[in-house]
Amino acid sequence: MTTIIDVAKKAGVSKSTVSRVVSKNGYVSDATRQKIEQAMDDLGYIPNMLARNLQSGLTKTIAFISHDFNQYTSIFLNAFTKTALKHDFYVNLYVTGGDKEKELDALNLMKYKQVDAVFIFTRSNSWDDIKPYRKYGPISTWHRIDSPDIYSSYVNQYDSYLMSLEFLANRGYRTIGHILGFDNNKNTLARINALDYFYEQHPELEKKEEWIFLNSKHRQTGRNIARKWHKAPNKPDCLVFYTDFIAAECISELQLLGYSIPENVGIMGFDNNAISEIIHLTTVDCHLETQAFNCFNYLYSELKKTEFTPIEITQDLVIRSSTK
Amino acid sequence: MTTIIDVAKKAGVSKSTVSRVVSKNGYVSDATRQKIEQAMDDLGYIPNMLARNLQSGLTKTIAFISHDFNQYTSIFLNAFTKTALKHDFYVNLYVTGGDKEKELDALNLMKYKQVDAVFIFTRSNSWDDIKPYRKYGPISTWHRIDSPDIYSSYVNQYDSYLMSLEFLANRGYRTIGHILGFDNNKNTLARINALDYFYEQHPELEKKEEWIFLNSKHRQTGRNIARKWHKAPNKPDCLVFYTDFIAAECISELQLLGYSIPENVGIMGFDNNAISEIIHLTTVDCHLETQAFNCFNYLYSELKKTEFTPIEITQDLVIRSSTK
DNA sequence: TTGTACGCGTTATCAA
DNA sequence: TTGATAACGCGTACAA
Repeated sequence: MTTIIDVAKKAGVSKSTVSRVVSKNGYVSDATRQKIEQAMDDLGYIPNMLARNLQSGLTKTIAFISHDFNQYTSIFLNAFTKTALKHDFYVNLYVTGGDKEKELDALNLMKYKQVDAVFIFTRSNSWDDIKPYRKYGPISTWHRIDSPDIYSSYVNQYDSYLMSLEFLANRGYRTIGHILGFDNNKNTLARINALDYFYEQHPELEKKEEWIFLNSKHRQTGRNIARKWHKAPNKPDCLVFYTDFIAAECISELQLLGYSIPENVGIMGFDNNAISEIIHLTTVDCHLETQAFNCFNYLYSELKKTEFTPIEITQDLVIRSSTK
Repeated sequence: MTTIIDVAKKAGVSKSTVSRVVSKNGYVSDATRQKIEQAMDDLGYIPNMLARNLQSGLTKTIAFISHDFNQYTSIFLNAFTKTALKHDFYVNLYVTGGDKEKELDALNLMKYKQVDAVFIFTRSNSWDDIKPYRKYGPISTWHRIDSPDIYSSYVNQYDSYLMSLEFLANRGYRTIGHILGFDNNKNTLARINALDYFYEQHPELEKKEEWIFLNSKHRQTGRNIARKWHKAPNKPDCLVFYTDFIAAECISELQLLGYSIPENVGIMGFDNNAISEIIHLTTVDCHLETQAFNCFNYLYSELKKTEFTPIEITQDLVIRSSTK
């Protein structure tokens, strides 16, 4: 490996002069610059990032923490990495598999100077356990959390859920099944509030407690709901899911059971994932790309000490043929 | 930031002794070890990875290069990151957007000592342009390439394509449309050979040149094929795609046009992606997880100078309801 | 405009 | 078993 010193010797100058050329800092006369560039070419010199990082204490790398990296993660990940690339930042992946310890290890990487900042896609630890890591570097997430320590690009799911339910009521659906996420999650709580308000406003609609599902996991939930619906004597005429992937699973299973969508039951999702267009799913587009953009830019502005103004996120109904 | 020197002072020893404790190299008496561990705890000492990396010249990081990170990438990425985690390696993402320069930049990271090895998911440069980078570190890919410089976990698509076509012929399909990938790709060439052989063996089946599509891009191709099929006077009774996502798009568009699968046309894919089960797609499972496993383990064994024995990859027909 | 000297935090070598 | 000292490769005051 050729170092800055080799170049210096070859060009007959000191290594600091070479450093100035390489890092484009400080003054170097054209003549010596020429000599040095020549020497660098001759020797095939490549600056060593490791040494640079040690010197600067920075890595230009951001950790992306997630339970895993499936098709559900990919929209967000894709937008995040593209934004990072524009700013010359690297993205490092940390799979936790839902393990609390692994998640903290990843957070610790900021202390270890392995990364400059952290984005949290999915978490296992409580926000209170995560917050203290703010002192080692900025943290952002797309989950809903109100804290000065952690930036959140959340969308108001109270509004969007109410919008979804009003839409379904308008379309003539009378009994709605609700598949909700984890109740340690502010988004879920917002949805529950929206749901309560909705039924207050619509006394003509029946609120069936047995068709309100909390804490739904990702895998297989959709298929389970479908089978439950299949067997139920009193079936709701519509099912609303908190995320498109579960809705997709449910539709898939319903089709296997011989049902048609929306003839037999209406299905509505939330996210507008890549899969949603394929399966004609009515959903709400919450602009994950923009959220990812905001999440990266917050981290970037914190690191660069610049002003951060997020792009406002709208929520748009995407009407397809999974609802009548 | 507390350094090894702070710990040394606090514990009243030299920094080399502390280093021995931290790195678990060399002998330290129990008494002093106790003192040092106490001091580390008191000060909340965290070793600095950057300094370690500089010293060792290694980063324990592998670059994952891809045009982008969509749902199509995610199966592979997920398996790759999980395998890496097991070996305590980090995965760094490099989006190229199909840009040749950006791709070479990413390859260059090995020179810069930013990463130890590289995995190529999608590429823009020719293999001949990529090979020279081998001298900076090991390279692997899942694409088909026969070279001592680059490890490839490819599956033999000649075999799997022939298997698919025989299956379709057995099911009674008479005219088959073929949607193939790029012809700068050995997989595609293998498929073309399989296709030729297949029609030689089945003179009773008509080979329609106008229903053989080469160089099909990812986005929108499936929908275009569907519309072409819709308008065509003589429609093939079956369409075979080189990847599930395009098949999924095609099914989606056919449904919008009012057709049913497999009543109006049979559809067959390749990959067995996450989406495939959802849409009941008959396909070939080429075990991407195992391929990712092999690709990582090759890189790992090259870095560690250990023996590498890949897990053999089988190709299994997954029969669902998109074919009769 | 250039060179000297030191610091970044760690590990490795050698002597004690 | 421990400590002093020299690497690792680069950046940067400060002086010249």
